[in-house]
Amino acid sequence: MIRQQVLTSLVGMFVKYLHSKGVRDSFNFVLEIPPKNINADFAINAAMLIAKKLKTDPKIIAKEFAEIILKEASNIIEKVEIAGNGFINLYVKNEVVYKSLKKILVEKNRYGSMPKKNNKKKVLMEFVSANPTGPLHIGHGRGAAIGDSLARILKYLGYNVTKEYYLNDAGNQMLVLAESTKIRYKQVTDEGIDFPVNYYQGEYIIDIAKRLFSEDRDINKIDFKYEAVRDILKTIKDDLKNFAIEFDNWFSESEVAIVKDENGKTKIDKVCESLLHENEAYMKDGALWLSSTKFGDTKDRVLRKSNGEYTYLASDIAYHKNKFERGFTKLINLWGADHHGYVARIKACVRMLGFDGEALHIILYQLVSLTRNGQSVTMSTRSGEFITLKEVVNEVGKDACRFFFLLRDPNSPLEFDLELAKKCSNENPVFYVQYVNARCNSIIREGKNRKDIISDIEAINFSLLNTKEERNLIKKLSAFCDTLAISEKTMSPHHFTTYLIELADIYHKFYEKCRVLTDDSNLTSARLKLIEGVMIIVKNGLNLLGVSTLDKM
RNA sequence: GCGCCCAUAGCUUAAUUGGAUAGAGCAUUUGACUACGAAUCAAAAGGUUAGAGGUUCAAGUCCUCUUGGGCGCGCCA
Repeated sequence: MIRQQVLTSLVGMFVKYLHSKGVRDSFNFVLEIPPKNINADFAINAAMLIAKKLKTDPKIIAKEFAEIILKEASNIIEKVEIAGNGFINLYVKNEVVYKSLKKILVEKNRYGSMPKKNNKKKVLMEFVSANPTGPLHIGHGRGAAIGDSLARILKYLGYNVTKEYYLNDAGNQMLVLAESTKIRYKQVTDEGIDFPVNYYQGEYIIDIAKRLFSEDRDINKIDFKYEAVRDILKTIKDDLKNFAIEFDNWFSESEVAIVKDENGKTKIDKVCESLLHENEAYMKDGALWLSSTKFGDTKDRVLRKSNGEYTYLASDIAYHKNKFERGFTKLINLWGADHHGYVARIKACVRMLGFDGEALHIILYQLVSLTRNGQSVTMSTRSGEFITLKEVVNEVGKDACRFFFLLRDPNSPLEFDLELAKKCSNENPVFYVQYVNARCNSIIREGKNRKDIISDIEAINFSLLNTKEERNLIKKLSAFCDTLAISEKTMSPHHFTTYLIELADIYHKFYEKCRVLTDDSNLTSARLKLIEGVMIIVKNGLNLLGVSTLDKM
C-alpha cells in the first residue's frame, strides 16, 4: 500500500518533469526496495532510464528530479538521496508508515482487495480436469493447489472467477475403463480370466467390481462405464474436498460430444463444420484436418478420423468455444508440462474461431518428481503404480501439503520426497509461518489480563513504534499489496509463500527485540495493535494459499 | 532429428520481471531461555548464477551458440 501511494504520486511528477524537458514519450520507472546495505525505503531508476533520451548525465537528472520530489511530495517523502550510479533513494515519512498499519487494522480481511476494480472480468479457471479413470495422484495435487490458490487471489483482486473441472467422460478411455471393470467383475468368480496389460491395473477397479458383485446384479444389465465413473468421481471429489478445493462447475465432455440439438448435431459437429466452412480445416485421406500450421503449430492436426470418430482435439475446441460463449473474457488453463505440445494448437483454434488469442492463458506446471526411500517412483495411471494425492495428504496434512506445492514457481520442477514430507513437522516452512500466528495469539491472550490497554485505534500513539524492527515489520505488512500485484502479473501464487516466510522472519526478529507487554500502557497498546496487524496479514496470506491458521500449535 | 521447458551455495530454492554487495531454509561451526511459546533469535562459513559470445548506463533475468538434464512429437486421450 505504501509503495502504491508513493508510486502514484511520483508518476505524475515524472511526466511533468519530462514535459518540461520537451519529452512526450512515456517511461515507466521502477519503484523498488533497495538492497539491504541501503537504508532507504524505496529507490527509483528514473534518472538512468531517460539519461540517453535527454543526453544528460543521470546524476544531474536525478538531482533535478529529486528536488521536485522533495518539494511536491513533502507530505509523504521525508528525505531523498542520490546514489553514485543515479538511483534516487527515498525515505518515507513515518506518518505514512503508521497510516498504512491503521489501514490494515480497519480493513482487516479486505485489506488490499479490490472488489470494484476487476468485477467485469469474467475468468474461467480450468484446472485438475483429470480423467475419471483413477484417483488423483500427486501431480494433480500440484495443479489443484496452484489453480485453487490463483483463483482465490484473483477473486480477492475482484475478478469474477469460476473454477471449473472438465470431465473427460466421452472418449475411448471410457470404453477401456468399462471393459477393465467388467473383467475384474468376472474375475471375482473366475480367477482364471486374464487381465490385459493395457487395461487399468489399479486396485480401485477391483474395489468397484467387488461393490457391483456384492449388489448381486445381472452382469448383462450393468452399465460398467456408468458404475466405474460414478465410484471414481466420488473418490476424486472426496480427495479434493480433503484438500480444501471446491469447484464451482463440473463440465462434462458429453455436453459437446453427445448432447444433440434439434438438428441432431453435437457441438463438435457444429464447430467442425464451421471450421471447414471458414477454410480453417480441410478433408484429406478421408479425415478432417485442422490447418493449425497457419497459426504456429508444427503440423496440421486431425479433427475427425477417417472412421468418422472425432479426436480429443475436436471436443476440446468445442469446449473452448463454449467457454467463450458462456461469456468468459479470460480463460485460464492449468496443464501439466507434459501437455506443452498442445498449447500451440489450442491457441491456434481459439484464433481461428475468431476469439482473442491473448484471452486464453495457459499455465504449465512442471511435473512433480516423487521419491520414496531414495528411489524414484514413476507415475502411471495404467500401470497402477502411483502415489495418490489422498495418501500424501493423509501423511503430511492438508496445510503442509498445499504450502509445499505452492513453494515454487510452477515452471520449476518440484521434488517431493515422501520420506521428507513425512518428517516435515519440524522442517516444513509452513510451521515457521504458522508459528507467527501462534506467538501472536499467545501475546493477545496474555494481554487480555491487562486493564490499561487502549483498544480504540484513533487513541493509539503509533509513533511509539519507532524501532527499526517495528518499522520494517509494518513496511512488510504493507507489502502484502505488492505481493498481490506481482501474483496477478505473473499469474502465480508462489510469491505468497515466499512473502509469508519473509514476513515470519521479520516478525520473529521483532519478537526478539521488542517486548510487547511492558509497563508502559501506551507502548503496549501500540504494539498490541501491531500484533493484530500481523495476524490479519498472516491470516489473509495463508487464506489465499488455502492454508489454515492455528491459534495454538 | 524437430519443438517446449530447465540449469543459481553441499542439498532444496528466491530474486519486486532489466537495477545497486544474488536472498532464504536445510546441513556444518559458534553463541543466546530467572519476563509475552527456543517450532525462535544472533553470528560464521558457503557463489565466476553450467560455459562462451552479444545487446544495455546496468544481465541470474533479453539474444545467439555450446554442454548437460526433463518433457512432448499418433487418424490416442
